[in-house]
Amino acid sequence: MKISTKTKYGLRAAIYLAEKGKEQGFHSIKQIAKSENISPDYLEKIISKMEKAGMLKSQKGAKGGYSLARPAKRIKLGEVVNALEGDNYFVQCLSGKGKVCAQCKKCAAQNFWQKFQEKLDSFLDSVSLEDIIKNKF
Amino acid sequence: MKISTKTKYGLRAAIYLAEKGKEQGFHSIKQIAKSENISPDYLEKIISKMEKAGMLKSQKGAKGGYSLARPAKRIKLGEVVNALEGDNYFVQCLSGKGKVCAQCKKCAAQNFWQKFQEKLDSFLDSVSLEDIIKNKF
DNA sequence: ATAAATCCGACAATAATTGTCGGTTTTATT
DNA sequence: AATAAAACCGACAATTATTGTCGGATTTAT
Repeated sequence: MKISTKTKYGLRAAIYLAEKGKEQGFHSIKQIAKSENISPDYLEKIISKMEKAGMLKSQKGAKGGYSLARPAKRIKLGEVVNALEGDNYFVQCLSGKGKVCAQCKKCAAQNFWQKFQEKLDSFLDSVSLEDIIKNKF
Repeated sequence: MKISTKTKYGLRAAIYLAEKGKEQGFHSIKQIAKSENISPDYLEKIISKMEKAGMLKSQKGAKGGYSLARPAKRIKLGEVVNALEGDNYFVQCLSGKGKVCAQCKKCAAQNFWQKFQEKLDSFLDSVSLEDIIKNKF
């Protein structure tokens, strides 16, 4: 139960883009990776996921790169985490994809983990990228 | 960022013991493992951790086993999770043991992850084993 | 004495994460 | 038109963490 480095990297990249926000234009993987001291090849995969999830937009070719798809205020942390950790990232037993635990019916724990997940989600959805770069949340 | 099966197993074992609470006496790994359909050898390691953390007590020898060290009402979920996932399980960058990220000083994300951790902790500490078996929390 | 249990550490198997690489496509610039 | 810089993509390798197994030592009720 840890924050994966993937998610940490992803958030740092998003913060980078949010901070550069005013300077219109795109920022390349290379730039971000250098600034954040992350392997460019790995970062590319991470950023690609975020782009597919719709929170970043990209520009191919020379002078291309990435930028936020929306103002930082309208990108919630929940979106970042969901994009990188996957939906229902926490309570696997509930996700349709995984195997449902054989004990599920009589599992008193299940209800609890679900509530736990809801708490997390509601917190993550209450914080925006803007909140983070302005350090108020 | 998942609940490890270790923690799930640990919670289920704790719930088992909480439910058996009235029937005084000790419950063996074998019993718990069979009831919860967990490998006894693995469960032993998990339960041993919880015992060392002080939430379970043990009785060696024949007719021995484990029981809650306190009434279920006074065992909070935070205790279970901390015992099994380790302190500061979530925000690694803060734990003294791990390597501190080279970017830590200028890392706007850090403050956020810390707040996140605090949210989790306060929720986990607000729920007791009793709440869980009575399904009210 | 015996059997049932905790206790303990080493190790093996598996799975997940993290990271690398080579190539393809797109596009601004020269 | 050529070039260089960048996103895009999938396969794979390396590393780490989790999960699970085992054999023995110790304790204790019967």
